[in-house]
Amino acid sequence: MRNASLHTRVSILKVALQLFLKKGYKDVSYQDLIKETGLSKGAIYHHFKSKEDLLVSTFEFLLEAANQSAGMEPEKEIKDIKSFKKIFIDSKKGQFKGVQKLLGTKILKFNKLLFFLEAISENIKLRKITTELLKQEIIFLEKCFIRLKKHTNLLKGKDPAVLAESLFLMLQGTELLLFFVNNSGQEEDFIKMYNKTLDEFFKII
Amino acid sequence: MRNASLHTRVSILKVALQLFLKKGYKDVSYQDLIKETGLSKGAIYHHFKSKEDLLVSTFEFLLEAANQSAGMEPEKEIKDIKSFKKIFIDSKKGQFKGVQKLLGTKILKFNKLLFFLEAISENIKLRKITTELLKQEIIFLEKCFIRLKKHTNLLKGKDPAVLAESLFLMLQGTELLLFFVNNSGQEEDFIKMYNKTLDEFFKII
Amino acid sequence: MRNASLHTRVSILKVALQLFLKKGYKDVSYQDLIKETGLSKGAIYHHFKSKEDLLVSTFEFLLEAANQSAGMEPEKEIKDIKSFKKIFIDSKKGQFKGVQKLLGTKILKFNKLLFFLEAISENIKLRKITTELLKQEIIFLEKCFIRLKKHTNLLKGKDPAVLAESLFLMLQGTELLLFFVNNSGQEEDFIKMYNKTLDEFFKII
Amino acid sequence: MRNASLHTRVSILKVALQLFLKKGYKDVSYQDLIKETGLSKGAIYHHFKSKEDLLVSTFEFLLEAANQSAGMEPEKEIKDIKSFKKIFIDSKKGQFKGVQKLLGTKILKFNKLLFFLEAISENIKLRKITTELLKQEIIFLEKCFIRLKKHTNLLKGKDPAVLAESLFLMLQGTELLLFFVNNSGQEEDFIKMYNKTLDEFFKII
DNA sequence: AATGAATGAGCGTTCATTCAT
DNA sequence: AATGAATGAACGCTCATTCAT
Repeated sequence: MRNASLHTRVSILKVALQLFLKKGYKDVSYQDLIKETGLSKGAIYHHFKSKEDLLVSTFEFLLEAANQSAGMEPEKEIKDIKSFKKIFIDSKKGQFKGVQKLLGTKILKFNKLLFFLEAISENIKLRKITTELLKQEIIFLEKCFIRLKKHTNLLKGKDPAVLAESLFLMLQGTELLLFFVNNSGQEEDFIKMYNKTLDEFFKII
Repeated sequence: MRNASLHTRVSILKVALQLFLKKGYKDVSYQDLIKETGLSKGAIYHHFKSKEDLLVSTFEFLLEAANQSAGMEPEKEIKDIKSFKKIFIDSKKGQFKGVQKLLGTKILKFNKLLFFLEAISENIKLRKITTELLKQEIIFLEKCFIRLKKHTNLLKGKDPAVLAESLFLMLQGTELLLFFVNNSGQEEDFIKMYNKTLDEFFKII
Repeated sequence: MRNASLHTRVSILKVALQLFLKKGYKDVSYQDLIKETGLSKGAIYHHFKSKEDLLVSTFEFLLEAANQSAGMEPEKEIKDIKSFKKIFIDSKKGQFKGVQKLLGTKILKFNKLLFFLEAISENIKLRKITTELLKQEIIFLEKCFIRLKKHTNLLKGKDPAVLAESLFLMLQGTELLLFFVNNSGQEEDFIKMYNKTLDEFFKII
Repeated sequence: MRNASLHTRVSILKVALQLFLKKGYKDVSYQDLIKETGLSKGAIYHHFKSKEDLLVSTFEFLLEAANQSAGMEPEKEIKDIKSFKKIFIDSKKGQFKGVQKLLGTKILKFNKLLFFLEAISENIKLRKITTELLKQEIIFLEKCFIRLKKHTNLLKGKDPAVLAESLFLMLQGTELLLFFVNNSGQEEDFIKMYNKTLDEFFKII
């Protein structure tokens, strides 16, 4: 039956995503996948012709959830820094929630996100998608700055595009440190760090 | 002979550093080490009691080269942004040169630096060292900003500590993107990106 | 097919039993198992998750054959020493035959039985089973003495339990010497020694 | 210097004996020997040309201590079972003390005595010595029985040689069970078991 | 007499993948 | 659609031994 097959496929994807984010692509074995899915090796190979195929599919599956907000317009007007922060944090929370929803009740840590990304970075197709996504994030930030600029002269003489890229880089740096220095994969830690970074950003500009 | 032993040890460390940076810790096997060193498995184990021990030693070996500038004062006065940039880029170039010197003639790519770091992040001792090093980098930047502030009113009303941390985060983000998006490990690419990031930073503040 | 799988499993067990008895657990390598079974390393690991698991399974497999007589009653009346000896030797022969049957055509030596036992002695579960088995052997002997006592006044005033334990110890000592002094693993040598020990036992009581 | 060399040799032998008895020959590595002796690999190879050579030498070294009582006459008259037991237990204690003295202050467990013996059993020379030693033990027991027979009619009609061999076998069996079932290597446990076995023996004859 | 550098075979185990059913 | 038996290469690591010093 079509539905049964799809259901199996999705359940494999959920488990794979869960595991890739927790342990990193390389450290997830078919043994792990079998244990978590309750399926057989053959069943997984039936749905995904290799581990790499599973990776690609999992990534695309992840994007379905996290991505939706990426191309979006900031929903509301941005009158001041406070609302700027709120918009940004909410969009991030939305991404987290999207992924959590995708995975159902399973609690998710993002400990090894980078090592999920590492695997991605060696796959041309996935790299292009990722690059595009990052650009979308910058564009989103740029739009936010454009809106903010209308209501404040804080940003006077500053290029929203440059502001956006700078903030984006700071946020990337923040995430990197969170992984390597704090070794955390908790959503709340991410949010806290985003807040701190935004505060610093608005202090220096 | 003592010297011969040390020589072997160092040659293993050089090869290990080279390989860890190129392929990442996990993906370097003893097979690789044997091929590159020309030594036997037993010989490597004679010098380093485990792969983890080799990692720690390699990291410490790397620090001997890259680190020296870390605790340093910026050497000259910093009168303007141009000299700020020069000081920073020179310090980075110095770090690169230190590592290249350490490795002798071997060409070095930093393709998998992050996955060297990943292994590091799972070793408490190494994480502490790394964290300390990153702090030193921020302090170095802060000192630069303090000096720059004396000669320009560009930074008026801005906290050098916050400026330092913000720039640091941007630089980290830059490096992250370089690895994942550009997939580059070339020194020249790093320098180019550092320059670009510094330019953007001074545009927005 | 289920049967094929079971067949493979059993053929591994037979080879393992053969090798453990011949060389001792520690000295049997996967190399040996591969050579004798004609299977791949992976196949063996597919059926037994570790060498220790293989040991435990092999032991249980051995018991299926050798054990059956252990809990048994002596079948016939024991009127005199001659029939006592016959009963005992027959039960021992039965154990040997059981194992030989289990292993099919393969010739079996028990050269390193003790070093099979050694491995067993370090596994709590197996030790408990072994201890229980040894108790059963003593109980079997005790029952024989009780029957014998009815027909002869040779044992007058002697506790069948103590007689049983004493004979049991002598037989254990006999086996030990057979292994270490004679270095034999032949069934016929065992039988010969059992006979001799029984003779001596009935001389001294 | 002669003495210094001998001293080193003996200190290696002590450590080797200690380790062989504790872990069994096969499980003692040069790494262990180096750690315990504080000497280098080369030094040990200088004194003993192989691990087998070390085994042989260690065995001979052991005999110097434990053996002395072996060929001896029972010192006193044996008037009754009580004095028989005392003579035997004392001779065993003497053997233990001899070994303990040999090893100096080091506490000694005999956990793997059998696996020391196993290694021995594969060496023809050592097997001959061991066989001879065991015979000596039987002869010692026989002498004891001969003396006892003079003072009691308990043994009337019984051959001291057969009595000796039977008791010897029971004692061997006792030791075997101590190792495999009780997994003990404590002197006190040996003594306790010897006592129990002797009691049983005199009950049945 | 003693050091420790180096060898290379071997160990138990895990891995992604294939395939007959 | 799904199972799990089987493969064989690779993994990190330990071993007894040799040898130049």
